[in-house]
Amino acid sequence: MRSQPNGPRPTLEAVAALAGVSRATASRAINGGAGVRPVVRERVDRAVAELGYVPNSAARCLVTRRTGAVAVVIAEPESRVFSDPFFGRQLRGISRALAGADTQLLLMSVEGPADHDRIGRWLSAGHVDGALMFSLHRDDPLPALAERAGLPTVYGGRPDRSGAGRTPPPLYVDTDNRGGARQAVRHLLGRGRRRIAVITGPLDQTSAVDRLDGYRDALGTAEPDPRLIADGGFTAHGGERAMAALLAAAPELDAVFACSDLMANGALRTLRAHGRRVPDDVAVVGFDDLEPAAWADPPLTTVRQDVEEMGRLMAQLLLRLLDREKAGAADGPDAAPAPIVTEARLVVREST
Amino acid sequence: MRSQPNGPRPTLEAVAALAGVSRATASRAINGGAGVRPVVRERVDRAVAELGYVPNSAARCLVTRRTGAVAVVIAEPESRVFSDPFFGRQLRGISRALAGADTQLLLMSVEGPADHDRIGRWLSAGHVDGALMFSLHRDDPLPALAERAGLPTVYGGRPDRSGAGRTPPPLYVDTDNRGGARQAVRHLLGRGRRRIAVITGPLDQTSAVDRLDGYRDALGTAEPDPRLIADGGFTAHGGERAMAALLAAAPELDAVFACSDLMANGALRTLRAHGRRVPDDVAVVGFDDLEPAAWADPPLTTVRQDVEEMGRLMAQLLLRLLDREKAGAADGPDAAPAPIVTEARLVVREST
DNA sequence: ACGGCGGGTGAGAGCGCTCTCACCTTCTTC
DNA sequence: GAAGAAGGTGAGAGCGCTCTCACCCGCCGT
Repeated sequence: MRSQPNGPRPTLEAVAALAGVSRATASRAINGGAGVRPVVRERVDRAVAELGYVPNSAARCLVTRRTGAVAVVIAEPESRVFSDPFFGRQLRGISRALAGADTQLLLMSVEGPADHDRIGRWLSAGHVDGALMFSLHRDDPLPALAERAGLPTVYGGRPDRSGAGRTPPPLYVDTDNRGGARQAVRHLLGRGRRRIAVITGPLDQTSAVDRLDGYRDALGTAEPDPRLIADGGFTAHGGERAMAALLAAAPELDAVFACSDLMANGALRTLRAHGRRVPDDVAVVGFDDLEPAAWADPPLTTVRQDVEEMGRLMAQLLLRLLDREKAGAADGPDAAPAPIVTEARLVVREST
Repeated sequence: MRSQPNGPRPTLEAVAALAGVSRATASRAINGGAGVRPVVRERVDRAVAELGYVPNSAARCLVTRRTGAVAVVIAEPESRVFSDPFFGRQLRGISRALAGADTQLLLMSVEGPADHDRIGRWLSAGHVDGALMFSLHRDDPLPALAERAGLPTVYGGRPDRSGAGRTPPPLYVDTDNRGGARQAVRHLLGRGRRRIAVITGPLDQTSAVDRLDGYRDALGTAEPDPRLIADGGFTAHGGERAMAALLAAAPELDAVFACSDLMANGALRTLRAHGRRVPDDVAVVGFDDLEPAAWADPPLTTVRQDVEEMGRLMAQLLLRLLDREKAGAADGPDAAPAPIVTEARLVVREST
């Protein structure tokens, strides 16, 4: 590859000239090479290597109507997203899957209502072929927006009101939150605990609701003692405060299921401050199994979800969606992508 | 804004027609509107709103030679990047600054040597206007690559061999690692500690070397007792192991300066396992002041760097670089951007 | 031997935009 | 009042690519 320190980058024209073919043929050779004689193809390949040619994506995109890029949209009011290793992990899975498909990853965070308009316009502007969106709250306008823009979208975490009459049911990747929560609470019951409290996430997110439902399932009652339920907002400080509230309302509790590791850490802290020993006096279970769990004191029993894999699956799902679209959508519903729910598995450590 | 469910998006042509002007004028009005009569500009604006027009970035980029996007390249072998909140924070700062300048953020991770070629080609292909790169190791090929491609680049953390004959000295944003480390160790000395160990990061990164230098500064000796120095690789497990090694080599130590909070957490764990009380027997200081520090037990005295701000500064620096480039580079060195070193400040908590 | 067929190839249009340049106002100036 | 300046506007080229279509060639069938 001849390096071009500062001269203009070679164009298809140059490649074609060097290979002694027309632009059209060079283009064909470069894009898969169907309908080009092997000899010619070879000649073009050599010219490409010789010149260090890289197609101009803008020009290509202009005519093909595909950008080869997808947006990862994160709703940022919850600053949780950036400080939580959760998102980083998922991003890595996504990044890997996309890199494998030669698709670019555009990261955009929505900071507040003001941004919605900007992002909305931007998403419908055809700057990306599709979008990946995360753990939205119930009233988040993003899904409606993506739908209106006709933008293929995959959600991380089941969006609210899924299937509520929306023409194409939303595609998502989620953990079996309810099942995981059930495992956690059953484990606590199995350890002989009888007064099991729960620290929930914000209940306008499906994951939080599902985990609470799992708690109810395991307890076998639709209406558990309300004194045993507190909202921790999925943050460490929230967990700390929620634990304090629980201790005040139900001092006799002997176990806590915190719906995230971060909240479990907060709870641990409060328990320590109140002189309760873990797990002797109070057993604690978390959810997620990210770094905070392993590094907690004592190490946290928790429900593991394979976050990186979920990211990978999200990207894959979107990629499949895009492929289908390209190949003429409705060639039978045989390969129609469906939401994916991954398994959640209890990991027992020393906090129970 | 008239919504266009599925029809083709309106083009500049359509806007011009509706406003009763030529494409050229419409374009001018949209891009700042210099040299367009207010009346006309207004009319164009209305047409834009009416049609819900959004410029086609591919077309624009094709002619302007600017993509309005910058790449954030992260070298991934160190999986630390994605699990460490550090990076997430920095990314948020970057993301904010870029959004403010209507610049897109392309995230790409380099997973291994195999990717170098791909990324290299890609970066020189003009898909982005500039790049942001992170905490590279000494032998990382990325900087050379960016330089060869003539790609404006800002580094997070001072790159190695900075200023070693490279024509344009590399631009970077870094914390005052050495000064921060100095503060940390002096604080330990001030607390009466005399056998102060250090757990370093990988010494092929400038940040790790600088922090070790700060340790030496504070101790006032260029050759501290080698038994008090161990490499923790900037990971929690590394910190755990390094602490064990230090305890074995110098059981009489009474303080540890861990060059990152994550490593400090690991060290805390080992100390606890060995029955050493913190801070009574051994005082511990970390570096970074991210979540792991505040949530450690006991909460960690540490050196704070404003990571989000650093991200913001990186983006700003790059943006300025790009502006200068656009405006014809050499209009005097007055405004030539220079590397930025941000302050590091000791935060005292309960581990010392 | 001639029409037809089909795979390989080239000419050229056009994707949506910006930018140059020429033109056409409307003021200014002596 | 004529010449020039200054600012607003439109026509049209062209950014680098893909894709349609017509063409050319060598092969078959009759």
